Amino acid sequence: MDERVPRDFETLRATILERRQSLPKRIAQIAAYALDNPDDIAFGTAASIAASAGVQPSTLIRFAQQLGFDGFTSLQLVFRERLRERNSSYDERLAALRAKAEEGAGHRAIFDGFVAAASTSLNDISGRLNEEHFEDAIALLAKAETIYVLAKRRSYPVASYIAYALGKLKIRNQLIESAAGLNAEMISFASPRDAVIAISFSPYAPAAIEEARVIFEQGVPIVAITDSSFSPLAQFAKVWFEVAEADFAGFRSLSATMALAMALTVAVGEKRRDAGRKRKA
Amino acid sequence: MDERVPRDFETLRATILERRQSLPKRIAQIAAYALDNPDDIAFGTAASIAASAGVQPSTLIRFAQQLGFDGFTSLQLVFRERLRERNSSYDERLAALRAKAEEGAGHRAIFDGFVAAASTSLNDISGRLNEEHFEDAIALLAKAETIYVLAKRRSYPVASYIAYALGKLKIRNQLIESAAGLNAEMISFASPRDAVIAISFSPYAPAAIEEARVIFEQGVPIVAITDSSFSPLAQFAKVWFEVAEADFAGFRSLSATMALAMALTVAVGEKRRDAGRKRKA
DNA sequence: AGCAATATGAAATAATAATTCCAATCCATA
DNA sequence: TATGGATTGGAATTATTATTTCATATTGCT
Repeated sequence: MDERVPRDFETLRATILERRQSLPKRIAQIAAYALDNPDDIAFGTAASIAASAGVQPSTLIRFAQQLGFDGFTSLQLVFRERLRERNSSYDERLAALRAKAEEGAGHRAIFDGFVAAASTSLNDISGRLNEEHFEDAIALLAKAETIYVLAKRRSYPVASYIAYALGKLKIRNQLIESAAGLNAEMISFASPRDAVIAISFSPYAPAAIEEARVIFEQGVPIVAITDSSFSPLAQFAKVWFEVAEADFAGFRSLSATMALAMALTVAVGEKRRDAGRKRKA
Repeated sequence: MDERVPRDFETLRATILERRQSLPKRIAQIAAYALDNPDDIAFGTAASIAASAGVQPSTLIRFAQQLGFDGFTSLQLVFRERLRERNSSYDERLAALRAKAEEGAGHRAIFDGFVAAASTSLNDISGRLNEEHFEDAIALLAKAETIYVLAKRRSYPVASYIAYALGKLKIRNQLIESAAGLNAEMISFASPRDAVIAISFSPYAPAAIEEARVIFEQGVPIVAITDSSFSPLAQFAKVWFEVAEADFAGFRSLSATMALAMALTVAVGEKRRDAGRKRKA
């Protein structure tokens, strides 16, 4: 292996693109495959990759050698490293920032930490969202007469934004607040023709759980946003989402929850519009 | 391999945690290593992993078999699949989903849009934050007797989270809500020894601006979070932050504002703790 | 068209890695 | 403390996988 072998994925990618024109047909074929399916290169065997790309294993090795590697194995390392880095970068960065903040590295570190926590959470949820559950939740909420929004304490900001958005979309909704102490009455109005969005994270506010239970027993369908399958909310919910928010300095990010909440809200609005249009036609 | 072999990482993880107590010493050792270093399991060879974990390769295979796999290789597949799923890179996924959305695929695109908007906003603010203003704001808020939090409508969720966090940090604060119609009285209590965090974005809620004006005239210092230098809030503020939130489907992300708000809050808490310590010493 | 250089396919071989096996050790129990 | 069963270590074996080799095909050039 000479000294200018690309050892990181981006350099490798650039090198391949640059030489693309001058590569022989089969080598070009495997090159294109490599850039299109980097994960397969990272995990596959020379034989399996070659088969998927429609070439011989030997071609794959020649490709690696043309790039300056001494074989497929060394080339594969670059693709594996890429996966490793991608995955760890956020978490590691967050860990570093936490450590920095703890040793009193100034206020900028705190800010960076919250930004990183939010990014991590978003990154995480965008991979995890269960699309089927999402569609179910939208369908369920779209046909509700009134959407009740239930959340306490830490989750309350999310609930208030949902309520705001529902209002803007002209969807009848009711935020279940504790302030006036009239929650019980408010809840008693909910019927099976309505629906509830309930949000609660560990440590679960007992009031939220209790209210969810009552609503559940009234037969009102519940969509829950919570943080684990062991959440007491999950047992009452028709559909539930697990959202893992990263935390920093003891405060959990709300960014992923917010994104999910907004997406739900807007999607419900859209579905209702579509339904309305159909009914007219 | 029998039918109840965990085939996704989360199930596998749960299974391991559940059986942890009943595992023999060396098996437990490799089990702990696996959960702590999942990437190594995904990429390594039986020999290299065993060496890192301080056990024999055969133990690693026994571990896999105890879990119901027929060997290390099948176990490793689960760890690889995890990386694949987690990793299908953010951009790639986004591009794919955008394409899907264009051919009329449904609601996933909405979710994706909100995640993208939040990410963009975070990305943007992390470059823009004026560190000097940030320090000024912290200093100003740290010496306040009571921190008033003022926000309406769209910004209200942020205010409620600030209030929640300030409460947890045992910092006296007052959320200026409109519900009871007692805002005017509440505001009249604010003195120059207090401070205000005011949040408002275009279109600025007239009530928020009006209240900010009154407070300003009472000589109470204001820290504003808003979206442009032309914001009517800016003229009343001692320190103000410009936060550019990306929007999607007509709803602005709150992620950057939230991150800034949390950072401010926690930094204020920290500064107070430091000041308290010094005073004692 | 004919020749040389290059590229490709397929099978043989070499290397590497997973798995098995068996002896040694540990641990609980009588 | 003796005994049986479970657990572990380490080498032997087997399997898998990368690489090399060589015959064949293709391409570019005069």
